[in-house]
Amino acid sequence: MNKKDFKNKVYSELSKITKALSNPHRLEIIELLAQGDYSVEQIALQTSLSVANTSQHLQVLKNAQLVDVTRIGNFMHYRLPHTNVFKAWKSIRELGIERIAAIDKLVNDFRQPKYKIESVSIDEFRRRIASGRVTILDVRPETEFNAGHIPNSISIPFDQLQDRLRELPKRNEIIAYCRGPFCVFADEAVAMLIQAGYKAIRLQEGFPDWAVVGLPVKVNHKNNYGRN
Amino acid sequence: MNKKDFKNKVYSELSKITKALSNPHRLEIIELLAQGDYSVEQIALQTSLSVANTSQHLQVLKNAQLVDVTRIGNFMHYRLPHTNVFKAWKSIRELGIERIAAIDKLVNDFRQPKYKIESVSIDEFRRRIASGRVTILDVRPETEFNAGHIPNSISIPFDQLQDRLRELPKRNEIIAYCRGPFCVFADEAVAMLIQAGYKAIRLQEGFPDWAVVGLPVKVNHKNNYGRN
DNA sequence: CGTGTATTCAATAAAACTATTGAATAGTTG
DNA sequence: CAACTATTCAATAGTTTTATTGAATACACG
Repeated sequence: MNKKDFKNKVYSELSKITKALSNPHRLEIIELLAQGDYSVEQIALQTSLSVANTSQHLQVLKNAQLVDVTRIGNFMHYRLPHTNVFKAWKSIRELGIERIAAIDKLVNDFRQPKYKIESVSIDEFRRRIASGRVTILDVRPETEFNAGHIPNSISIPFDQLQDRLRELPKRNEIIAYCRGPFCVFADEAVAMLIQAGYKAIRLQEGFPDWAVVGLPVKVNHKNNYGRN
Repeated sequence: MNKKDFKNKVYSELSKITKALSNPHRLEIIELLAQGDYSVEQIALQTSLSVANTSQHLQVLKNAQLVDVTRIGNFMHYRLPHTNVFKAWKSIRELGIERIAAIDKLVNDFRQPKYKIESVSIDEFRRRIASGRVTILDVRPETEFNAGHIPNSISIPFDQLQDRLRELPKRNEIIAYCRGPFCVFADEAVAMLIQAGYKAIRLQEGFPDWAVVGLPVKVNHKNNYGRN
């Protein structure tokens, strides 16, 4: 094998990864799987794809070694294999946020326009936690909270928040987080809290970004085999 | 705009980046541009593509905001805009090296089989530099060396190495580096040096990996407008 | 052991991507 | 300003990707 063939083969192998990442639905699936493991049907539900189409996208990701799969009961559970897959996705996401003006515009336009939603970085977030006087609010679905969450956070899924506002202390600043920077639950939660007279702000990124830098994670063990 | 449209649009924008990365030639171009700026013709030469085809690939990268371009004389010079583009490429590259067995196999099979080429990480490399007694050898083309190199390294492009072996001290350990982990110049240089009785080893990664983590970089200012 | 169910497969048509070819363009240089 | 030249554009044919549909499969569970 000569040098040119070698290079071509190496880049061709690497492009299998980028080809697998080159579809918007598959990116969304990866961001979803960063929260934990999901069955095909659940992924289809979350991404508004047909089950057959979801399955095909998952095959593409599996062939590129970007997801692992195990059977649990009747369900195939897909998950991200390493932190490295999330790290690659994160670096692409950050590149997009920094570089593509359209993304910034989309996010800003879509965020609750009435309330200026403020956000903090993970570093600033940690400083505020250390200083006390903050309540950490996880607004993701309960199963995702159970699969892993920031220690001492309170789980109130967004669709229950309106009814459970009293559980939150009014004196503290409330910092809400969800799946990632494009997850709008946190924005909506902050808007709702501000309207109800709370002091609230969102974490810019999401739970996986917290976990990937090695910060502590709390897991609730629940046997949810076959359901999640 | 509802939540679903928002998500679709965000992931669709992000997939413009991954689509632009989803071609082996474009990955090779990015790795090349990490060394400095190049004209279209030079990129075509390095990648063994036709000029027209190279230009089209560059348009794709430009539309995805992954490269910047300026005219210098008759030549269009392409370059990577930020460290972020290289960082994203690096994380994909590392994901591939870790995850795709075929890549590891390709690299191992292609490396000079007669001599076991050993490599050091950047951290270990720095420790050895600090301890003295090492000679740092840059085997890339001279223009790339001039565009940026590791301080105190000696530039001997690989194709001149055989004739210039005497310039290297035999007492020191020689650590060779080139463009990146898939650049075989460093391997060949190490093999040549070992055969000539030197103690030699390669840096696992390349110059851009050194630069991207903020380590010092030396630049030789040379007016090579129109030539590089 | 057969039934039920989640998932995958296969076929297909539409859309997107790719390399090639040759012409067009834009900007420099004399 | 005219000639030159590096680059880009346009057209095209071949290939790959994608979503849809409906059937097949594989496995668990009664």
